Amino acid sequence: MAITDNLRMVLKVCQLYYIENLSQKEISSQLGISRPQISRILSNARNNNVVTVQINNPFVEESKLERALVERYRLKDALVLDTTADRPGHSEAEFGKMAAECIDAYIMDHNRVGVMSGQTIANLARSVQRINRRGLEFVPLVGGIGATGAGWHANAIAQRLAECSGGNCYILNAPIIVQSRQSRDILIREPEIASVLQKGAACDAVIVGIGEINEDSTNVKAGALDRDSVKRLKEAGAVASVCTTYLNAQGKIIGTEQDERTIGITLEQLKRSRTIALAIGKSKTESIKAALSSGYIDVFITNTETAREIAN
Amino acid sequence: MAITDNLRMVLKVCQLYYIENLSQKEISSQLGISRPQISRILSNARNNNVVTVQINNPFVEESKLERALVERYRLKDALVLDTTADRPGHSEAEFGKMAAECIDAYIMDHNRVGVMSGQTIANLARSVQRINRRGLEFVPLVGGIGATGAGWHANAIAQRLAECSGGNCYILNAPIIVQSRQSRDILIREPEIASVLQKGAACDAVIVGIGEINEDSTNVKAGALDRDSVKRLKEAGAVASVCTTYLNAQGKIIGTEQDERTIGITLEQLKRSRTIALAIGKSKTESIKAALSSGYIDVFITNTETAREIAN
DNA sequence: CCAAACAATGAACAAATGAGCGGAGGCAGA
DNA sequence: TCTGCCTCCGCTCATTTGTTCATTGTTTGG
Repeated sequence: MAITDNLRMVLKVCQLYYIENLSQKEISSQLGISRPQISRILSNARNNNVVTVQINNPFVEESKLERALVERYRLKDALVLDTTADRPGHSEAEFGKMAAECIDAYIMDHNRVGVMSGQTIANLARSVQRINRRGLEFVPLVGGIGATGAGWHANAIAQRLAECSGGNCYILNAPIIVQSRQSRDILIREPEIASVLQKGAACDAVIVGIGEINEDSTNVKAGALDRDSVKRLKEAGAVASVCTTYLNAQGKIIGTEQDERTIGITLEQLKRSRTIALAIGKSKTESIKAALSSGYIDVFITNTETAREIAN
Repeated sequence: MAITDNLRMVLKVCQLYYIENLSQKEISSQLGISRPQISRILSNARNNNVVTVQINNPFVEESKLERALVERYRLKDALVLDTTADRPGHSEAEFGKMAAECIDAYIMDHNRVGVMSGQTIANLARSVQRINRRGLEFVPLVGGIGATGAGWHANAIAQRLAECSGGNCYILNAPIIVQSRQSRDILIREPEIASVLQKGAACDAVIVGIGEINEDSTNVKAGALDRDSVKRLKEAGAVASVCTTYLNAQGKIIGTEQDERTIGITLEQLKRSRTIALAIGKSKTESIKAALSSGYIDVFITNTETAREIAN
């Protein structure tokens, strides 16, 4: 019988190591067992669950959901926030607030960060107090949507975030969709626009929302998308939009007629960047599933309610 | 606020480190935090009891008693065996058996091991199957006691242990107590005796019992000590004997008239050796307390019952 | 009874971890 | 607004820990 299996000895070593915080060398000389043996004993103890590490986690459910999401959709990381606890009904605002407090964990110093437009991200931007990173550079990934909705324009978000981090930002002076391919081609050759688009395609991290394809969606309400277009997209199988790209239920990219009239970064262009997506809402369930399945999302931030819907 | 204090982050790092067994480097690159920060986060988590290590210990009581004994009597180590579980009533034999299985944990390869006589140690020796150490050398620490009691003579024990370990042993061909100082002086000059005594005084480890000073003790029964001597020892305040030395209730060594007629190693001579004492029994409670208080005992092996008596 | 496979162990090495140092910002008070 | 202090972070080095390999002992099958 190897010494490694002597339970009394194993327990004694564990006690000394984990509770009394002696080093393996100290235990070794105290008990007169060679140092590698101590290492083996401890290793065995862990494997046989003689010692178990308990993580005192007040966010049990969130953590479970996060793990489930990472597993299910092969994400790099997920963050699930409990928005129901404090104020039921205000989940969008609350989510923005909580996300704002966590977002800097996903951004490094001197990163170039692309930002998408959208209410979810605007909520975040609105609540951000301070981003503890240096030398950040924010780049809008798409042009403006219609004449209204300025509050959730990518430019505005980039500006706000730059302000809160002490970094700087770029402005994309262009609409997201124009009338013709020709218009787009002209615009994207404008140096001022081209340079921003180029930077947008070369970000370290990007923050995007996930859009639903629905007559009631904010895109439609803001006039960026008309009901006919929605109908056509639906017929083509689109269930989600990320940046300027539409996805079907399997998460595959769907080419559309609009693509040629769109000014902004495509999902495929985000491959090199750490793509952080935020989305909540029961109506977005299918859209989120599709977007996460696409493989383009690295980090997904949502709330418990939504996470429960999509985790299974 | 330092990242180190962001609970969500701390929890995520703990999860990855302790549960999913990623290295700090891996976590660092996955979460985009520098490696030393991960180290700090984990360190904080331990300090703040965000993670706790649980030792799944089926010997809860024994371990507690061991710690209590080590603490109370400043021992290097203690081993408490539960002899009551299997066969009530046979605790001496059972204790010998269990101690026999553990004794090699306290002996190193190539050690010279001194052994005392006594029933407790003889019980151990009787039950030993195999000592997994190489190159051991056993030395009896005292001479023989009377003409009977050969079974628990130190020589016999040394022989038995040598046999079970594949090592060798010495024999001390002398009685433990002789009639006069002159006899002793002659005997201990005998080269054959002197050399063994010399080896006994230079052991790596010694295994000793703890004797009680009592008319009913085995020493008296065996005729090694007459009732008058016991009476005189008691009057002198002796409550325990270890090797050839008597101790008072405070654990202080008491010089006696017998000392000059005794052939064997004294307690003081054991200072350089790792002294392992074994003792059980309600009648020995006070003797054990005194012996442990003496400061000469490094490791004490006993049973739960006795440990409970002396731990407080 | 011997040989060969197997198991256990310690030495040496490689990887992982923790600690101290110095620089870069942020904040408070002048 | 400026200055000085103070905190936080990454770099580097020392320590600790895990692993591989060779040696030794042990057991099983011929």
